[in-house]
Amino acid sequence: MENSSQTLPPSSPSCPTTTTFGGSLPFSSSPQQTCSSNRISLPLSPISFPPSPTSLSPATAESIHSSSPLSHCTASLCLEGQNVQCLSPANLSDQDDLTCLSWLHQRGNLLPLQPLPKMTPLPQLEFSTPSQPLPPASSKPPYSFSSLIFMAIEDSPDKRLPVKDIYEWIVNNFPYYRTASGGWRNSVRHNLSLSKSFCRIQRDKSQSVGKGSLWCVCPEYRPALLEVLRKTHSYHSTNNNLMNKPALLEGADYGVPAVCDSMEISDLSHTLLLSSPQTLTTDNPTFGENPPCPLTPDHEELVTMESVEYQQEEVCEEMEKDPLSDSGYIELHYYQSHQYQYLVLPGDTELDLETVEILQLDAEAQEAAGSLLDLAGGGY
DNA sequence: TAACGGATAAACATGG
DNA sequence: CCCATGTTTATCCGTT
Repeated sequence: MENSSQTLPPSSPSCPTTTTFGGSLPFSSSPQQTCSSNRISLPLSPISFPPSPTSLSPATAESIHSSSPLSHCTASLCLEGQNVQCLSPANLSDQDDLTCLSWLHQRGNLLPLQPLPKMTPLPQLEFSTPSQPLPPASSKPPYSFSSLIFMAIEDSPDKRLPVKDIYEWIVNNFPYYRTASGGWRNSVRHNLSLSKSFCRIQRDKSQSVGKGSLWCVCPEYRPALLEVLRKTHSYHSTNNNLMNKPALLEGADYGVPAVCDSMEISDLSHTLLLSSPQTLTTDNPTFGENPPCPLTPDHEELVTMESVEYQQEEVCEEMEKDPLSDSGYIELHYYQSHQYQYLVLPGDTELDLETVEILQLDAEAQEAAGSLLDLAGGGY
């Protein structure tokens, strides 16, 4: 991301704008982020890192700083290391089963909008009555197997699925595969094994039901997967006019899963997709042979906007400018430098941070998080 | 034309 | 032994 070069680790003199307020200021009382324009008001979702509910008490919020003109609104969120032990892999306890984004759902009720029952057909089916026959499954979906797997995993409450459930998700959402020969399953397994985007997790033996491991999306590759998915969806939405017309209603040969519609910014759900740094460490015992992806210094995360007030035309304008803006995500860059953790909003994010509120940074924030699917619903 | 990515097929190993 | 799962290799095809 080009923004990476704009947001250097603030420990260095190159980040002179970072201001530390000391240890007494919780995010709930954080100062308003002010920029020079009112394009978009963005109350950020409460941000917290997993895993321990106590790991990020209000005392963990140490400093917030933001500054920049409109086109360079940059907010740095600095967490003093001594209060964010959870961010240190060394402090992980065995019970902190942090794998990818699963922590988002560990506290329950993390799907504030309309959590979908597991393996429920995607919301696209909302447009068809139960009596309607499924569309002909003659055409192959435009999505690669990696995208299909990605969508399946993202659609799961725990952001992890056994391969069997991945099969099931694909079959449920893409009728083509109901009648396709079994070779595609081989392809799914092949992709899981070969792609670096997916991590295999050993099942919890105590509650192991079924064979095999669980698969999750490697957080480091999530942006790329999202981008591929977005491009594919965008391309076919444009060409097939699927953006405004549900595939099933149009009799399309393949459905567009709700996950794809999470690419739409028009849905303003409460979703927080900050993966935890410790899930990226090799210390995590829950990973199997496939080690988790290493945490890069400028590890990119995606955070959706919550309760964004906007004008529609402005959103459309932004969609053209930022490939990910229409995904409903704000790109964050994660830094760890010395005793601080930094989350940096991209400099070119056209967000007016005037009314941004960084809310209390504790475990309750996780309740504001949801799955990608929660973003669906406004896309059609 | 070569390089690349993705899809497909197949062989093989492992474990329930 | 059967089957599901996981890994690896090879090949083909379309795109760039």
